[in-house]
Amino acid sequence: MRDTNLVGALAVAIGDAITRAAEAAAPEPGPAAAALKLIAHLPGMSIDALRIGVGLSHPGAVRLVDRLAARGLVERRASAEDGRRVALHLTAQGETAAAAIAQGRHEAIAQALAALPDAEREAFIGTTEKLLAALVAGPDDALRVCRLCDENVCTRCPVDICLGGTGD
Amino acid sequence: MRDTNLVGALAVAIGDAITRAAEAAAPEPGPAAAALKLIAHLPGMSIDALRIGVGLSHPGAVRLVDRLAARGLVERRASAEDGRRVALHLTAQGETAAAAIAQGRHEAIAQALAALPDAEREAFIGTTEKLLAALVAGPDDALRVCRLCDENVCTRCPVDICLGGTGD
DNA sequence: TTGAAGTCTATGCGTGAAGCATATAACTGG
DNA sequence: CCAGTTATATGCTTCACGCATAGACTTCAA
Repeated sequence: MRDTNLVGALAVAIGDAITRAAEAAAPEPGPAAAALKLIAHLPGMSIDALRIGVGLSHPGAVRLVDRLAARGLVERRASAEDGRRVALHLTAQGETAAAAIAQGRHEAIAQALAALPDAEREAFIGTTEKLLAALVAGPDDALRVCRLCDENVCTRCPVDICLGGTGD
Repeated sequence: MRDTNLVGALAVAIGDAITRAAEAAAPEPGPAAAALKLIAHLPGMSIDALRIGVGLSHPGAVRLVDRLAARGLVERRASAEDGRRVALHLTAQGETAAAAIAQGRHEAIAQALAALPDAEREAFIGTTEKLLAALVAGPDDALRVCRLCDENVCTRCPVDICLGGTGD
């Protein structure tokens, strides 16, 4: 019981720090930061996939994209394969915003980990990797978990590997 | 960079699991679950302290207490020391709800940790404790981080110790 | 004791994001 | 070519939130 309490508290603490940093760099509070990072990660994704990743209803996702598009951060393009689908892409300005969000997130976490000596840090990361792989049960989980990841540095990504990908 | 990515993803994954479990047992989505657990943890606390813990504006906290009181989960009592202050307490029904939230949270985290062999788990918890202590800078942080903790099992709490308490 | 400044709580008001129900368009299989 | 299904969009309502402000109480100084 005490163990779960501690892990929960740490997850809350780091999660809050990430949320604070991400929202500070995002155009609005709430799921906007996650949406920008998801589209950066998966250019051309559909509104339905976005909906799953950010945890909104479908209309909610549509309106979120409306707002981001109105700010010039996101573009709706026609999908090549499916005429119903919308292909979401970031504008140059959107890329900048997504990069700022990733940077803020990285700094928040790095600061949290700074207290750790190298050996302990290495062990901690190893366990983290293991836990992460065990927590992801399907593609929907992967979209959610990766919603704030930095796609450029996500090599050997346990989530991706868990889903049968290469991890790159 | 990859390290921070992994830790961030795990924090998001566990944080989501906690949020899902807590909101499922709470009367409404959002900060209600945290409010119930905070009041369970610190009976007699003020609305202002609650405001800090759940991250709302002051009016937002007043309205949240209004709703919880209307559902018969929370009581406003007069404070003995300060006539301005409101002393927040849970009703019996509120205690039940808070216990259900704690239970859901515990199960979610326990499930995440189940994948770990004993030795690795022990090392992971040790590091967790260290990180947690380093992340808490003041009483406000403590209120926020502990907002979903289970007060009954929070022995040798690194947050409390960090603030000069006994940890019990 | 009295008055001023500070703190805690409450409320009027407007804003805006969220979801439900539904409409439209496009794909799929018979 | 026509159901049935999937993807996206919109009208509508609801409701939580924050800002500005008001009221209640405490504290401290003169």
